[in-house]
Amino acid sequence: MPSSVRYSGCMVAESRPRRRTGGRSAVVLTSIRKAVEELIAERGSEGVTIPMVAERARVNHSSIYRRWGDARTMINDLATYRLDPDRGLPDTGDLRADLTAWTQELISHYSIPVNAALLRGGAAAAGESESDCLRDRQAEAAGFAARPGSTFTGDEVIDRVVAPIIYRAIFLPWTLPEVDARTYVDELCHRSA
Amino acid sequence: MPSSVRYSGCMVAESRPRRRTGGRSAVVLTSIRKAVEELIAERGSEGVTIPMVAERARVNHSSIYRRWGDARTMINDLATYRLDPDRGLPDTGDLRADLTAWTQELISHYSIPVNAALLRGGAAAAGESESDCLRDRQAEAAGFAARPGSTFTGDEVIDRVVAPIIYRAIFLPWTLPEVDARTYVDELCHRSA
DNA sequence: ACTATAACGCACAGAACTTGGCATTAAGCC
DNA sequence: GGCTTAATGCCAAGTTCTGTGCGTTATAGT
Repeated sequence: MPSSVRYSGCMVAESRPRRRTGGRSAVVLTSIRKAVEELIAERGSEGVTIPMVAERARVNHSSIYRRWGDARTMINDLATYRLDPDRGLPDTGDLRADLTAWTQELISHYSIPVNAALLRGGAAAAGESESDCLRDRQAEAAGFAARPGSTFTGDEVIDRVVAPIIYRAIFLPWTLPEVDARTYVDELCHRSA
Repeated sequence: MPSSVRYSGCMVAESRPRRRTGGRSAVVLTSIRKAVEELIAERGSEGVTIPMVAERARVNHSSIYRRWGDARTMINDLATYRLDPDRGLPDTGDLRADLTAWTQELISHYSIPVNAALLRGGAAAAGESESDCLRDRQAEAAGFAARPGSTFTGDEVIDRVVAPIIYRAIFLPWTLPEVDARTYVDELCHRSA
C-alpha cells in the first residue's frame, strides 16, 4: 500500500523511517476519510478543499497538506482503496458464477452515491502519472481472464463488463441499479463460446 | 444551446434580454476556449483556475466569473460543445457502416489528449444536476438505434460502443488508438442478429 | 518502561481566488 | 446613423487557500 502519501521525503535508501500507521494516525486518517466522503457526496469531487475537510474531520489542515499535498491527490488516494484490494475474490470453481458475483459486487459498490462521487474524482485525476483509482479493478479483471476455462481476455472483461458499469456510475448513476450483472457476463462468455 | 451560462439572471418571462453572441463576445469566448483547452491539457481538469485562464486568454477574469461562475461549470460547458452537435451524422443507408464511421469518429476525437482531458473534467462534474457533457453522444446513440433496420437499443449502443471508448479515454488513454471501431460495432450487431 | 522521532496541532505570513461597483465599449435593433 | 443596454475592462476589498517553522504528543521498537 504505497499510495501517494508524501510525508518524510526519505529518498536515500537507508532503512526507511518506519511509518506510524496505528493509534492516533489511524484515527486521524479514518476521520479524514469520513469527512472527504461526506463532502464529496454533498458537493462533488471538485469543490472539496483541504481546509473544508480539515474542519469537518476536526483535524488540523497542516496534517492533510503534509500527508497528501493537494486535494486531488488525496481524493484519488482515498478512492483507490475504497474497495479493499485484499478482500478476496469469489472462487467457487464455476468461472461464470464467480464473474457474475464479482460484477454484481461492482454494481452494488458504485450504486452507492459516495463511491460514485469518489470515482468521478478519480476520473478527474486519471490519465496523468500513476493515478488510476481503477487499477485494482483492472488487475482483478485480468485475474479472471487468466483462470483455467476462461475464453476471454482481460481487455474483453474491461470492455464488456467494467466499462459499462463505470460509464453508468459516472454519467448515468440513476441507471446503475437497473443493470443486470448476468447480462454482461453472459455476453462476455457467449461471444467466444 | 442553453448551456449553463449565467449572465443576466432574467427569470421574469417578459421578452428575454437578447444576448450578444457575436463580435467581441465571440472573440472573447474563442480566446477563453483556447486557453482552457491548453491549460487543461497541461495541468489536468482540476488545477485549472479562472484567473489562470483569464491571464492566458488576455481577458479580464471578472468576465469569466460573470459568464460561468466557477471553473467546474466553465469546463463542463466547454466540454459539452467540443464536438459540434450539429455536425451531421453519417447516413449512407448502410446502418452498420454509418455506425462504424461514427464510432471511429469518437475514437479519433478522444484520442486527442485535449479532448480526453476535457472529458475527465466533465466526468468530475457529472452526476449532479443537468451537467452531462456526453448527453449529445447519448442522443446520437439513441438516434442510430431508432433508424430502420436497427436490431439494437440505445442502451446497447451505450454499453457496447460508447462505454468502452469513454472508459479507455478516461482511464487508459494510451490504449485508445489501438481499439478497432469495427470490432465494437460487429459485436453490437451480431448479438441480436 | 525508555528512547528516538513520526505525526500532529498551532500560529502566522504570503499567495491566490472571489466578488462587486463603476466606467467604457460595442452588439443588436430600429 | 442613433439608441439601448449587454458585456467587457478595471480596480479595490474581502475571503479563502497554501505552505512553513516550532513546540508537543504519542507510536514503533528495544
